[in-house]
Amino acid sequence: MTMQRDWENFNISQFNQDLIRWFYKYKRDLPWRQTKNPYYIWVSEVMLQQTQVDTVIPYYQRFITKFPTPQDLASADEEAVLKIWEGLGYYSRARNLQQGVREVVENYQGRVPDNKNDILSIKGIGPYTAGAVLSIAYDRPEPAVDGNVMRVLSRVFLIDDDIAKQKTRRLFEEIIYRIIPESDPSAFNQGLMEIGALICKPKQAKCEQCPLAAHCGAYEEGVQTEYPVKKKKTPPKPLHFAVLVLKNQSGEYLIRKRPEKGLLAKLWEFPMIPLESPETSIEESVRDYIEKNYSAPVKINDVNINIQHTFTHLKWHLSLFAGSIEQRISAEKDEQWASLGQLEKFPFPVSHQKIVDKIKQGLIS
DNA sequence: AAAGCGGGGTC
DNA sequence: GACCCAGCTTT
Repeated sequence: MTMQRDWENFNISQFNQDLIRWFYKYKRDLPWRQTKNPYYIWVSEVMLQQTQVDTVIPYYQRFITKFPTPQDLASADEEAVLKIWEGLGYYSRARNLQQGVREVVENYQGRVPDNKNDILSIKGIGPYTAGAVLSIAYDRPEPAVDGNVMRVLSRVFLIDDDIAKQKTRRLFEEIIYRIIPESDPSAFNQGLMEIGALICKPKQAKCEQCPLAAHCGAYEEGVQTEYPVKKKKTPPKPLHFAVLVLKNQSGEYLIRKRPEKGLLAKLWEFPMIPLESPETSIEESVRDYIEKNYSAPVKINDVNINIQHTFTHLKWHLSLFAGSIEQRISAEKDEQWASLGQLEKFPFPVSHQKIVDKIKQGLIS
């Protein structure tokens, strides 16, 4: 079943007043709340996808300082954009944001569209981000349904559909279209999200402080902890690699650029050698790999450093090997020799940033 | 409709 | 550990 409440005993105008007054009284002072510039709102919303506010703040500041206008971002090198994004995760967001901004510069004279059709057609802008930009930057009464909003409204309306499904997001959008006020849709949407972040939390909802308690079906029945309903995800699949920290006689390290699609696309890494399983002879695999790829004498030693890194769907187990090469072999395409100082110019995923740190600490070689 | 896609915070 | 986070794109 979907909604277990009817509209007859739901007071829309009172709900909106309670929500919006609370928002103006208790909202956090966040950098992207000091502007209505649609481009800045857009940047902040993309960074905030699946990412918490405190994590985003310094990235946002650096980003708009480096790319203050859509034109600045459109004309930037992709690698410079990825470097700013380094460590934030979901790197396709950065590549799609730049592509989207290029569309805006090309097709809309650098002005972010203020209508749903056009803005939804832009790369990287989906239903949530479209609604957020339209409501916050342009005061349009459009829903912006994120995880916070689904949690809050699933409790208010006792909705037990699986929020992991696309269809459920559309159900919440339908509800919001019936409630959202013409007068201040920005405060309405942000208020729902702010309550989700500060009050209506996943584990410990602070219902006694909630301005919506008087409107909330879950609070009335004391079943807050049972909402929202969400299907469990499958655990991450383990993958094992040997990682080669290969240094030449000039003291440079071999790094390579990852493929342009898939996991950590276009980021840089130390060469990774896939292992069939943790039981396979790692040293042998490393030797085979080096013989095949470098055709030059290489000394290898196991430095007994292991790094684990968990993604949403994968768990990497990395075993580090240090190598020194007698003569300078030429770097292949998408490979590069870089000194320790130069490594800082390249965007690395966090798992390989950890390796750079180990090198700096003198723990490898 | 389901899977792929990061990294960090919280309990 | 498990769960969550101002989700979107691809398959």
